[in-house]
Order: sequence, then C-alpha cells, then structure tokens
Amino acid sequence: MVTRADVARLAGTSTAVVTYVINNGPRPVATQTRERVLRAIEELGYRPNVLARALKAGTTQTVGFVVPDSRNPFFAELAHALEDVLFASGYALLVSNSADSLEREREHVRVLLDRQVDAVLLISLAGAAEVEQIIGAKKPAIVLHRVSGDSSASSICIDDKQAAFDIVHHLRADHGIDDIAMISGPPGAAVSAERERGWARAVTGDGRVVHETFSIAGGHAGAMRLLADAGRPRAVFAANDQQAIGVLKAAADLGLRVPDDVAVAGFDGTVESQFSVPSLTTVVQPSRQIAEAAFEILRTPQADTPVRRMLPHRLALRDSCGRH
Amino acid sequence: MVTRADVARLAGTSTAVVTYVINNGPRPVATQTRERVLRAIEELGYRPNVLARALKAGTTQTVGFVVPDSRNPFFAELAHALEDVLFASGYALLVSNSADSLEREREHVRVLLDRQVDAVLLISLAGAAEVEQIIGAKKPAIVLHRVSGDSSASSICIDDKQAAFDIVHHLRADHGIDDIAMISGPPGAAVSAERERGWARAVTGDGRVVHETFSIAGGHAGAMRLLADAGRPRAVFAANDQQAIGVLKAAADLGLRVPDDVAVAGFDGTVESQFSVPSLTTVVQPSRQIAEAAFEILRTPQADTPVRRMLPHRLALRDSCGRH
DNA sequence: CTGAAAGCGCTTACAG
DNA sequence: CTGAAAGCGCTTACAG
Repeated sequence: MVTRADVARLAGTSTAVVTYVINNGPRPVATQTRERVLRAIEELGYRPNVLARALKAGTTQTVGFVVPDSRNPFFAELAHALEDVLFASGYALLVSNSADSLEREREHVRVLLDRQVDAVLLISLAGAAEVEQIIGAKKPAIVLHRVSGDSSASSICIDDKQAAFDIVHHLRADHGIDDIAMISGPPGAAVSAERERGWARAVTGDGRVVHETFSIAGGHAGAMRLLADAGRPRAVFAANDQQAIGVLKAAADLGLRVPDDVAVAGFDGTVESQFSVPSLTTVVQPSRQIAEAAFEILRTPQADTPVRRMLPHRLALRDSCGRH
Repeated sequence: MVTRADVARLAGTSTAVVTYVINNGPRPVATQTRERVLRAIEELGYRPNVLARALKAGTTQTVGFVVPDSRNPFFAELAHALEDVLFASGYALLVSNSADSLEREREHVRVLLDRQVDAVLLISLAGAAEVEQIIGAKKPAIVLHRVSGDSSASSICIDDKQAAFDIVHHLRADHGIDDIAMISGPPGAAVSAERERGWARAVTGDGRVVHETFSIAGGHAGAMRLLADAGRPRAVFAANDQQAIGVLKAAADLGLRVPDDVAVAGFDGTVESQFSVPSLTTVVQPSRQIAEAAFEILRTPQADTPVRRMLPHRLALRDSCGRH
C-alpha cells in the first residue's frame, strides 16, 4: 500500500506538503513543488487513506440512517435519494434495519456512533428516545418524521395528519363515500399515529381501524378481515403504499372490483403505486426534498436549537379511487 | 469523548491492559485487574473508537456493495439479507448505486476502496472490469452474478440461462404457448445476457426481443410496444420482476387479460411478485443464501483462485401463467 | 501478568 | 513557502 510518505519521498518533499497539495491547504504550496507532488501521486497511483484522515480530522464524512425496513420502497427511495445527495459531496451512507424492534434500533444507533458517523438519520419506531443517545454523543440527530415537541432532535416531515385528512376527505367529499375503514401500522408506531388522527377527523370518528405491520402482507391480511364480511366498508385507507398494495390484492382475491366495490388509498407515493393494478391513489411524500433538507441540516453547524422542517405533500388521484 | 487513556487512568493500569480486556487478548489479564477495567469502562460509559482500531488493525469490518439501483426490490432484498448476516458478526455494509453508468460503477468501487472496505460485492453492469481494480488493491471481490471464465473475482450466482430456459419451457410445454416474446435488459447488460440465451434456446430461436431498462417503467414501455399490435405474442418473459410488473400493468391498460390473452413470467422472485394482480410466475433466486455464501467467502482467507458458487433456483408458478 | 513505547496514515500548529 | 514533530485513538511486539 502506497502512503503519503512514499509520495513525499518520490517528490522530494515532506509529507506535510503532500497533504497541503491534496487538501488545497491550509498552507500554500509553490507551483513547482505542487507539480512534483502531483506527478508523484500519479506515478505511484497513490490514494489517501480516508480512515486515517478521519481519525485525525474528526469527521468521517459518513452518515448513518436507521430505518425499520430498508426493503420498504419508500425507505429505499429515501435512502437512494440520500445516498445520491451525500455522494455528490463525498459523504457515504450507512443504512441499518431496526426490523421493528426498539432494541435493535437502539443497538444500531450505538454501532453507528461507534463507527463515528457525523450524524444519524432516523425513522424511529417509537418516540425517538435513542435520539438523546445521539445528542449525548454530540452528533446531529435528524428524525425523518414527526417528533413530539420536546425532542432535541431536528426533524423533517410532512404534515401526516393533514395529508391523511386530505386524502380521506377526498373520498368523502368528491366520491361520496362515507364508510371508510383504515389499516394502520402496529399499535404505537410513531409514523402511523398521526395518519390515524387525520383519518379519524375526516371520517368524523366513524369507521373501523385494524393494526397491521407496514408490509404488503400486513395490508393483505388486514383487508381480508375488513372485506370478507357483508358489512364491509366502501373504502379502505392504508397507512402506507405497501399495505395499500396488499389491499388491492385482497380485493382481487375476493373478487371485489376496485374502485367500484371498494375504493383504496395509500400513503407515501412510491413508484410502485403508479403501476399497481389498478393504479393507486395516494399521498406523495417529497423524498428527494426530504433528503436534500436532511443534508442541508447536517452540513450547517448546528445551533443549540433543533431545526424543524415541514415539507408540502400532494395527492396523486388515480384509478383506485376513480381517478378524480 | 472518553478514550482508552481515561479508562486506564481510572482503573490504574496501562492502556494495553484495557485493550487486552476489551479484545479478550492477545495477552491474559488477572481477574482483579479485569474487574477494575470493566468497572471503569462502565463508569465512564466508554465505547471504543472503531476507526482507530481499524487504522491499526488493518480491517474496517466494513463491506461495500455496488448495485445498479438499490431501489430495485431484488437488490434491496439482497442488501437487506447481507446487512443482516454482516451485522450479526459486527460488520457494516456500504451500499452504492452505479445508476446504470459504468463510470459511476468504477468511481464507487474506488471510493469504497479509499474507505478501506474489507471486500467489495458487485453487481456489475458490464464485464466486471472494475474487479481488477479491487484485486489490485488486494481486497476480495465477489460478483453476485455470472462472470466470464477468466475473471479473478469470486462469484455467486444461479444458472441464469438454465433458469430462463426452465420458465420459458414451462410456458411452452405445460401451457402450449409457442409465441413467447422477451423483454430483456439494456443491450450488453451482464445480468440479462444469459437469461436471453436461455429464452432463445427454449423458444428455439423464434420470438421478438426488446431491450429496456430493468425498471417497472421499462417493462411497461416494452410491453406497450409488444402488445399493441395485432400480431402480439401469447406470452411475455421479462428479464426481471420489475419489468414483469410493468408488463402486467401494460396488459391492464390495453384491456388484455392475464393469462388468458397474454401470459407473463418474471425473474428474481421478489416479494412484490407474490402480491401483484395477478400474482406473478417467476424464477426465485435464493437471496438469503446468496448473502450467506458471500459472507462465507469473504470471511475465509482467500487462496489465489477465486471461488465460484452456483446456487439452485426454483420456479414459482402463479396466476400470471395459469398457476400450474 | 503488566507497562512503556513504537507505529497505523494522516493533519496541523510551530519554527524557520 | 517548507520541514520536523506531535498527536488523533487504538494495537502489539518487546521487556520485565
């Protein structure tokens, strides 16, 4: 392995000068010397050891991202957007799966901190208590969903409650459907709680809720229960697109037509929602902007007060509700 | 930040002993001393700096994984399985997206090597030429698809050609469909070339191929072209599940029934293939075993000869071909 | 069984 | 503008 010392030797300078050339500072280097160093780097095929730099400089240019399940297309889109934004600035992203276990979430945060990440992004299963761990380690914590008022973490989110209200209200007001059930996330899940509130407000308290995991299988199971009996609802609102896709499948299994027999709406706006059969009416979260906002926050030296950003959502009205 | 020196001071020992306790070696430590060290660690809430360890020990316990697109559910499943397997042994996974650009693929490999990953896993867009770069850096390279005979990389794959043959032959032999078109990947894509050969052998050379990106949109676009005209094929085999889901959507858009008007088969065996409407007949790749095999290879000190593992595939026969 | 010391590959004041 | 030297937080021969 070629090191800075090898380059310095070949260029006939000190290692400090090699560093100055590579980092364009903090001291100036004579043009001639710079040329020699550059040539030596070229000749040896030298590449700096990022680790050693990190140890000394105190920044790893690495960000951690803990999600419940990286296979969920929405989280995959978020992670992809983050990676893209970060890579452009020389950062890398370490993604961890909490697998719906609070214990694992905590462990992953710890491991990420051990690895000296510069910041931790988090989709927390519960109230984001691990955030204090991150703050304690003097690293920025950014939660990518709604947090309760007193958390010391920054957060980026859309208005989940309002968005849920909007889409459910659309079913009522524009399609005249009153009987709207909801498939929510696991009891206590931070992400779905607000969406449930928005739904409840829109249906003015009437309607069944079932709690399922945030997966296609969860949505399918929930829908099989909701739609099997005669008193089935005229519409189902699911807390995420994965569940909604499971609902579409359950309807097909039961021989029900969507949207004629039952209308379906999801939440997230993943690519697959555009191509499901039928295409899915859903709330679109601006994943790219969320990623960009996260990067912006973690780049700017933080004051003591956490940053809170609420981004706009939009509705995608498609075939699963009748397309208008 | 608490360091080993702080622990040593509080425990009244040298930093070496602290290391011996933490690493359980390589030197023995008296029980009493160990107790004192453990207590000091506890009291200070000390956590080792993984970076510093990596610099000295020469291993980062980090593995890189370069994929064309981490949002593709199959790659997401692979990455997830890898992360799971790796995490259990204290490793972390760094996922990068080559975004269908050979240049980006190369750049990502370089960046991963700069970050001193212990090994690079790769789904290569082309012939895996970057592999030599990795080998040159004296790191294990493991390609997660078929490689040509002379590569010095290890590889793990299924028999793509045979698998493609099997599923296409099933359509012919068991469903009596002769007119089977294929939607393949972009021209020259390493992953789809073998699948194309298997299809060609099964249809005995007859049938149209169109080349599209490995996405739902790609499959949709390809199918719109194939299925729009009167002389449309009776079945479409897509090079991956994403494309196949796009085909299902295109059929629905055109008012064609699947499988009555057109049968559809995919490749990969992602979770979404089980829940599409109709459910998708596909080749199932054993993602978990691929991940486990990869970890096994990178753990075992490599001989000079690359390891080649061919894992078994299976067919999932579902509604999109008539379910038998 | 334990400690003092060198060193992993960098960066950065400090002199000159 | 450049170099010698200390140090980031660890690990590991080498003595004792």
